[in-house]
This record gives sequence, C-alpha cells and structure tokens, in this order.
Amino acid sequence: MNVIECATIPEMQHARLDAWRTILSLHAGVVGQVEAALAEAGLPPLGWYDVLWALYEAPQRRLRMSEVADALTISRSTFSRLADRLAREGLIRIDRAPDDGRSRHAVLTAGGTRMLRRMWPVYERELDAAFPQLSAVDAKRLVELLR
Amino acid sequence: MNVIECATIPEMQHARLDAWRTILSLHAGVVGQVEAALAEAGLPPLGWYDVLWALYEAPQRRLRMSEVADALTISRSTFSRLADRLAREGLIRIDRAPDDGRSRHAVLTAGGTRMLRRMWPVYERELDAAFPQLSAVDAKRLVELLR
DNA sequence: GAAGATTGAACCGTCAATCTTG
DNA sequence: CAAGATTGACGGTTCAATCTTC
Repeated sequence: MNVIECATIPEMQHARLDAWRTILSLHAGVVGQVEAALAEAGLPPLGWYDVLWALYEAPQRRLRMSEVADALTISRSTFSRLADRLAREGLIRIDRAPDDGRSRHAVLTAGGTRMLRRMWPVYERELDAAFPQLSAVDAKRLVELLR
Repeated sequence: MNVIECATIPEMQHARLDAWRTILSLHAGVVGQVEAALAEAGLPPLGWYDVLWALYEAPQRRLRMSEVADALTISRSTFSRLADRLAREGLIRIDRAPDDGRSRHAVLTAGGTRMLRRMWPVYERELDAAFPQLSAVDAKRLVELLR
C-alpha cells in the first residue's frame, strides 16, 4: 500500500488507503492467531472449517463441488483435492448428484458436524481476543461502512 | 464463521461475527481482483508488491531478512525463497549486514522502485473500484473502529 | 550454546489437459 | 460440442535440519 507521490494524492485517497491497510493487517493478524490456536489444539486448519461451515449452512447439509469452491473463493481443482482430504478423514462424503450425472455433491457427515463443534470454540476465543472492545453497535456500523 | 447454537449466543457475539465475516469476504474479494488485474497487466503478484513497498518505506530502503518476514506475516524460510526470486529479477539486492555477519539485508534497487511505480496504479484502480462510495470521513471512522 | 538465515523434503494450490456425462 | 469435475505437472509454502556467526 503506498503513495509514491504523496503530495499529488488527495486526502480521500489517503484515507481509503489507510482503511485498506488496516483491513489487510487486521486480516493477517487474526487469521494467523486462529491458525496458531487451531494447530495448538491439534485441530485442522481454518480452510477445513470454512468447508464444514459452508456445508452446515446449506440446505440438506450439501452443496455441489463448484458451489463450495466459489463460496470459498478458491479454484475448483483446489477444492477437489481439499475435499479428498476431508473425505479421507470422514468429515464429508462425496456423492453423485441424483439429477445430473456430471455433478457431485459434498455432504457434511456426523463426524464433520462434531469437528465443527470442536473447532468453533477455538475460533471464537481468538475472535474475542481480536476485538475485545468492539461493541455490538460499533460492529453493526462497521458492516454498514463496508457494504 | 458460525453460530452452531444460535439461541445461546448473545447479540454482541452475533454482531462481531457478522463484522468479521464481512471483513473476510471483502478481503478475499479485493485481493482476488487485484491479483487478477496485476496478472492481466503482465505484472508480478501482490506478494512482490508487499516486499517492495515494505523496503520502500524503510529507512535506507533496506531491512533485515527476518524483519521483512515479520512485517509480511510470512515465515522466514518463505521470505528467503521469495527474496531469491526478487533478487533474480533485479528488484532487490541481498547484502551482508555491515555490523552483524549472521544477518542479511534486503535492499530495494532502482529497478525495484520502478516496478513499484508500475504496479501501484493497477493496485490503486482496483481499490477505487472496491470502495466506490467510501468517503474520507467514513474511511477514518473505519480505521478507528478497527483499532 | 543461541541467533540469523538458508536448504531438503513433503505438502498445498493452480493451470492446462483430460475424462465423463448431458 | 458444452458443462462439471478430476488429475499431472509445476511452482510456492512450510517444518525441521543445517550452516554460519556471535
């Protein structure tokens, strides 16, 4: 993030830049803390949580492979391999889609739900530590500003 | 991000969670757009920009290897290899530290500064597109909320 | 022996090519 | 041929082991 020619950049640019830099550093910091806490607890990485949570939210606890990839902003091939790992641990199942033979569904298993319940408290604790002073009102204002 | 037992989570938790989710999705979206725009323009990835910018900001345009790694929240070994690539392209130089023989300095070259000037406009354009309506006042409020 | 940094081996992510089904 | 998904090959990231200097 930068202003190579400071004098030529109007104030709005600087303020936005500052906001983006803050978001970047906050993001890196919190994600780093959460990853460390999960590893410390002998739990899988954050990426696994994201998959389990996406399926938990979905109707029938299932989504098409490409829907999960899009939801997580990762490529289809990346999710294909990630899903293999999760399936090998019994946290999800990969089924053929009943209506379209080309498509597969990633399905959350009971073991996957249990893992979600084990990971969430660790995640939550780090979020609480990261935003100790943020009130509900401030949090809502934040969401409004960012959307 | 999750509330497995919705009813038991107080409102503050939910609002914070919502804020964090918003930050996550904003981050993924903007970073994705910037990476795509850089690749489109035949420029190096965002990680290279971060290195060049960190050095540009530093006194004497130089930092110890581990200082760069810490600043970017990546491991020392990752930066060691990343620095090799940048040095191979002539964007940085790696010097022995004058005072401590164990330490090395990553030093921004003239070519590195030129690359920074080529990458920044592309980056900036994507930031403008990402925050079209965020005023300077809002941006400042945002930074206050997050710190 | 401790601190700064780099390397070997294994793992993860992506692109392009491929396979399968519509 | 088009759409959904997986695989091979390649490059990037990490941990642990190593090397060098204090």
